[in-house]
Amino acid sequence: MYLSKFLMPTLKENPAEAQIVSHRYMMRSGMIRQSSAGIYSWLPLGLRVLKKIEQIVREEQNFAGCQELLMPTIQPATIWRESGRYEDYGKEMLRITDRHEREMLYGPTNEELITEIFRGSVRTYKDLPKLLFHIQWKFRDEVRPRFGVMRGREFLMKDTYSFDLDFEGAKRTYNKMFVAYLRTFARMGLRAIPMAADSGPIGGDMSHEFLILADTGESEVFCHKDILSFDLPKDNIDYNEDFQPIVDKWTGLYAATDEKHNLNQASLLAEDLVSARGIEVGHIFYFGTKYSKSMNAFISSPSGQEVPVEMGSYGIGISRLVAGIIEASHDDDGIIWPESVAPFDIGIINLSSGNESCDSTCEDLYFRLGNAGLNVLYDDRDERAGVKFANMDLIGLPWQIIAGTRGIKNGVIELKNRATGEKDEMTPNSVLNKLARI
RNA sequence: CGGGGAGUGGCGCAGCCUGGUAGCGCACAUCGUUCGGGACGAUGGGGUCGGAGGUUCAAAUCCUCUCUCCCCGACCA
Repeated sequence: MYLSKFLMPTLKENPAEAQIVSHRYMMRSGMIRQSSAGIYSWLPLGLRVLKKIEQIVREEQNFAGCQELLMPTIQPATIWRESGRYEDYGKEMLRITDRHEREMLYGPTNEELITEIFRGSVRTYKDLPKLLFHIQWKFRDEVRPRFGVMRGREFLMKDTYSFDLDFEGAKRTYNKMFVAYLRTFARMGLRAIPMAADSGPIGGDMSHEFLILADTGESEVFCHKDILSFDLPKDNIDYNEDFQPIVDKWTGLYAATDEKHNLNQASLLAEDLVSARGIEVGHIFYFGTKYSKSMNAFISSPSGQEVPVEMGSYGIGISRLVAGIIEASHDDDGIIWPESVAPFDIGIINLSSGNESCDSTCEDLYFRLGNAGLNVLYDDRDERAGVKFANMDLIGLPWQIIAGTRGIKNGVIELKNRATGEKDEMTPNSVLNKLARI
């Protein structure tokens, strides 16, 4: 992409309303534009990141054996009346009426809809377990939206729903998702820490929030310092394995958000206790037969009995992750994207647009890197060097190629690593070789 | 939902108290000089001051109503 043709309206000054660093940088780099309170448009640069994150989440869900489907944003009130949540949900739910005066709503979550789909299509335990997910926009009419897309009213979420015959099966599924989540966040360069969460009326320990640590996090968190250096389950995962040992390891040490924080338990950790702030990026939840009972989702068990199916739900806030990653990875000059989610892999800065040898060197690299399968943003604008450097640092692409007449006359260009700031002078060919390998 | 604040060119803001018909910086356009870390000069375009009503010879400025947005708190992927 030629930057001269790309819609990327960067701002030199901080918008007054942006209070936290991710919101400021997302506005300043032209990733998003606010439409109304808690509702945003995603401009080309922001959408690229959103799609990258979405794709990582999708791949990891598929890998874990989940099947993707797509449910609508607008749902009928009837199924919410069945579960009893139509009244319970309160003002957070955006309620609308269609032309026939039918009561509808913009979905804040999808337990009802997925249960309706399940009960109409699955009748026997032989079809279980089933893991179904979708990635869809949700709307929750938050009392006070804030912090940009971190707490928007409209947000993109991946939600998975599981169906099992019995508790043992549901627990296996829960563990599977637990591990899938660790892997998913790790792929984005994040260490998300599972913390015990409120499990509601069901009780037990089958609800965990996944939080990434960041100074600007909304909740206060406490955990054992060793959790911060646990190995992440990365390669060679076999989803047929029993993951109980991994789950036990991660849940064995103290980790809690302020709501679940237990002073007595925590004080036992003494100097091993880490107190920090965190951003919730995922939540997994076992809720048993809550919806299957109220909505009549029964299956035949091996004994021929009709039993309510055991369910769980598993969410990841995809749009929130965009902001979360920035909170976890930035410096005073701007964003530092992990390679896996960067909007482009490489930025080329042509310091002397209009200079023939500079232009041809950059053009040549642009096409050859593109042919090597890399996404390149080429700053071909007629701007001063300082503007180009500042913009490129702001948008945080992992690699910058800097080409100016000074180096070109000696046959070299610079390769800069955004994260470390390291710059190397190399020939265009060696830059190409190095980057083609990432 | 309780408490506070703000709406003035695309962005950031001043003007409002003490009414007299809108200004600054950035951005934008043209020209010139510059050109490896957000240049300089000149010229120029763009707003009727969130909306409605009122007071007045005259309202961005005073009064009333209303809409929107932001911040703190309680709630939440």
